[in-house]
Amino acid sequence: MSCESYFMEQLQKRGFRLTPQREIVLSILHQMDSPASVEEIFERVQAFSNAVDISTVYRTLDLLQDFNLVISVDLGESHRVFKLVDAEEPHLHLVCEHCGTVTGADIHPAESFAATLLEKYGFQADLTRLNIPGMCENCRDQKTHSVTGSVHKHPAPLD
Amino acid sequence: MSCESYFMEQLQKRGFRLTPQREIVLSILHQMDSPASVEEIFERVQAFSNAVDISTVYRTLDLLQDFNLVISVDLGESHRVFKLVDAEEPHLHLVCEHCGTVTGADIHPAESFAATLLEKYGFQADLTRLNIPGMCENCRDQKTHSVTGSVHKHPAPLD
DNA sequence: GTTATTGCAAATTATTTGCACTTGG
DNA sequence: CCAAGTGCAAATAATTTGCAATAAC
Repeated sequence: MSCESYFMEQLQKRGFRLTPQREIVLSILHQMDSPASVEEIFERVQAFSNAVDISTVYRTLDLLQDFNLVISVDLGESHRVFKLVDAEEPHLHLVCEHCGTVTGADIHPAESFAATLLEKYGFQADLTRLNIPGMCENCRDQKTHSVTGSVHKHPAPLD
Repeated sequence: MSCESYFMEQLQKRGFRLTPQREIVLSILHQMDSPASVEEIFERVQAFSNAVDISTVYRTLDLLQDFNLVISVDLGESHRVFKLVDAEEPHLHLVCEHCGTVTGADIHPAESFAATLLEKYGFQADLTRLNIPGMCENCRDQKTHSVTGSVHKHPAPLD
């Protein structure tokens, strides 16, 4: 993947520097097959060098986002994950609200839907940022029937 | 709307108490025509009584969510908004990434899309929680051509 | 009266920032 | 060499929690 070299090129072009920290973060992101939280990324970064600070990870992720090499996906509950942009094929994210898994999905079926939104509401949807909440196959299998709603921790039992 | 009475009923049924604070929060939510942040809700609550604490607002919103009277919508960037559930007609949220406006949209056009997801990935989408990022009509008019991407604050100019 | 609920203040969590020191170009 | 970048520690911001006082039922 030319992602690394593209990054270096962009860095130099804009007068940024190529530091080992930035290389580590980028290579970690390459290893990841699924989106990862800052926490997860930071852990793996530390396996390379425990001197790297988490603030540097944040800063590098910001930079990578500016370069459109990385996107962040907001899973709610202040759970943000990052992943390398799939330059060839952008896709949606199916976010399982039960197990937290994020699955990539073909963007095409959403396109006619997006067209409808544009037509009816003048709203230009950005499908590459679209996260679809719901329940994945595994979790559905496990709990074929169950309340989708909140599983909260309130004191009083119902009736 | 029977929402108030439903709430009271549910409270009593489960041994919760009907407090003025809870009534205020609920009535504020009724006044809101669009989803509101905790901050906004809190401000309006204080107009009624500045003795009400923000933690009580949080707690009440949690409770209302447990009762499925309120849903929270995550707009990313740790911007959460709350709104009363539209019992009759659930709808999607079109979230303008430019001005932050949230517009309700008909859920039907999304249904065939959801069916595809179920078929292809076994993923059961929860359309009532679906937020669609993009750009609303107004913002599109204003900046007919513009970079959708990040408008960041990095030092070095390109080239 | 008893127990849920509140206000308050302190704790938590995720992220950002100021700054002196370090280092890449 | 010298500005960009880093580590660190402190600052923010949003939300949660422990607890004694209060109020609903």
